[in-house]
Amino acid sequence: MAPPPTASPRASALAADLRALLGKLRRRLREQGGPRDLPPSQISVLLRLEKEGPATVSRLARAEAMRPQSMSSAVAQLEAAGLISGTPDPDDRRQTLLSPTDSCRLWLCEARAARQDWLTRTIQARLSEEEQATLERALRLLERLADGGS
Amino acid sequence: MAPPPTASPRASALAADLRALLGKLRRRLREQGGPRDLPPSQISVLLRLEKEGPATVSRLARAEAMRPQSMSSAVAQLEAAGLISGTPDPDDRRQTLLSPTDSCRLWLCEARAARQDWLTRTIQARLSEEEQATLERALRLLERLADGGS
DNA sequence: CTAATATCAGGACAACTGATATAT
DNA sequence: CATATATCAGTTTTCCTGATATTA
Repeated sequence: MAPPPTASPRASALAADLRALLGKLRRRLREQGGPRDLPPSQISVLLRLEKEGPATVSRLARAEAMRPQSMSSAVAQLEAAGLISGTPDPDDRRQTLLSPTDSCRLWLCEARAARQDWLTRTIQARLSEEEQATLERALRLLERLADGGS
Repeated sequence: MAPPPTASPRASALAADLRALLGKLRRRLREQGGPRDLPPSQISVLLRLEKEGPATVSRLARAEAMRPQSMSSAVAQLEAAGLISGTPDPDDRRQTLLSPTDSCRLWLCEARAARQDWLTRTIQARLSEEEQATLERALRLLERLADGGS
């Protein structure tokens, strides 16, 4: 074990700040989202499907570190909204492969063009190029914590 | 206005990653917390009171970007657990000043000594000194987004 | 009278646990 | 039979809105 036996003050402070930030950012995202917007969890699903291609409910749940039951309801709502569609996997009939519909691609395109996304808009408006690079590096680190942090 | 008229792909990507990360980290924090642990929001309150001294419910709510009603219930639970105590402000009898109790300081001390805090432990174990510095810079940036991002 | 503080009551949402049907 | 996928049902947690009492 390389790390020192006592908790470093810096790690404690970072953890505390990160904890507070998590709540704050989440609340901002909710309050900024207009009535026509989708909840963050559903937006995540759409972006993932667009980026990584078709996937099953279980696969999506694992990727987001969430129970399949929870993901299932998010998926059901997206399906009801006509943004994704599922086709049975011919090789394994337990599974249903989910893909974004044309309507979904249009929705994403419009959202980006109109810069409806508060978070995107704010990052662009309030962070310099260099600061955005710092944020990008930090996100990689945080993903490492969230993914592998057993 | 300096920013370009079209949304930069980088800002979009950052926003998407950050969104996904937010959910993942939050779920990790909850699942890693043992049954005897406090919910993240309540830990935030304790750490803030310890760091910044006594405060009122309204002040705490503003600091965490949360409604006073919501903060009130978190505070009530902490008070019931004997971790904080409130004394009426003699100058303004609408207000109740909240302070951490001895029991709270002991609890925090024990939690740190035992490194019970998953987040602190993981940051320390999986990020180098340099990476922690990067994270620290990024947290300042994110706070700017969450606080002023009207 | 207006503004700020605190609290009570009820509701919405996301994620959880447990149980079940189906397919491998 | 054991495992994996998906879903149904009920519960918990967290935060919200609206209304109210009190004090400045």
